[in-house]
Amino acid sequence: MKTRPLSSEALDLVARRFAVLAEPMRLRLLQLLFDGEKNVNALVELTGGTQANISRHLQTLTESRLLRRRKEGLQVFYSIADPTIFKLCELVCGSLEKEHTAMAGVFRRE
Amino acid sequence: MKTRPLSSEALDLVARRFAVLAEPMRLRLLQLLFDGEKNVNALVELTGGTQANISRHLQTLTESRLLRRRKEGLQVFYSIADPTIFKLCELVCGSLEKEHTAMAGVFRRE
DNA sequence: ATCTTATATGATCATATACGTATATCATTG
DNA sequence: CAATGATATACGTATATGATCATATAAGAT
Repeated sequence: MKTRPLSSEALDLVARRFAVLAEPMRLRLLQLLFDGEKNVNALVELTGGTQANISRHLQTLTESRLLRRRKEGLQVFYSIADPTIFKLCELVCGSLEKEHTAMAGVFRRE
Repeated sequence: MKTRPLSSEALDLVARRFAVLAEPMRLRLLQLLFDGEKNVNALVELTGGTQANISRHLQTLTESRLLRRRKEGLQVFYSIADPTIFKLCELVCGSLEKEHTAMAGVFRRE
């Protein structure tokens, strides 16, 4: 895998994408949307967050094109727009899990 | 892919991992280490950053177990410890690239 | 037009963190 | 035991961003 170095602008974009994913509440929202679209109110209730806060996070996720927005009457429905987040989260979770078991083994005596 | 919801603590860990990756300079360092281990001074020169700043970023990356630290005399060599970053960066870059070309196409007339 | 409901936004405050300067630690050499 | 060289850390400052409260917008109902 011989990749030429990314430009400074490209690195900024990649960093920005990671930053969007670096909030537990946003990860929670993404996870809740894994099994299909939901409206804001549903997400507010499922997360227990305030309406204002959830709305802002949804905005952040939509601006970065991870979510899609669909307006229907009074309600707004959000859904996953970028399927790579599935793999992304899977990768990170797998890596962390591995680390965790490895850490646990450090002090184990046999 | 039926995944049960992650616990709040797990979400914090995942968010933390993403946060570590959310800095352009750290991404730059990771990228420079893609083709093998380097010592701090080399990384300082290659990035043009200050020694203090690079050292701190390397610490952050090592604490999160993305890098491995090897001390040899006066020098300290860092190298990639978690191979999932390759795929992680690949995924994000691919997704962003796709978006970019899609965005470019929005205003294209044929 | 007024009222209600669902969602978005402005203002503010608190917290986190990146950066630079200066200094400390640690290993090597004389 | 200095003195030197490579790396790490303490501290201050500037900036970014998350949470909350209050309010605004927008769409539908009366």
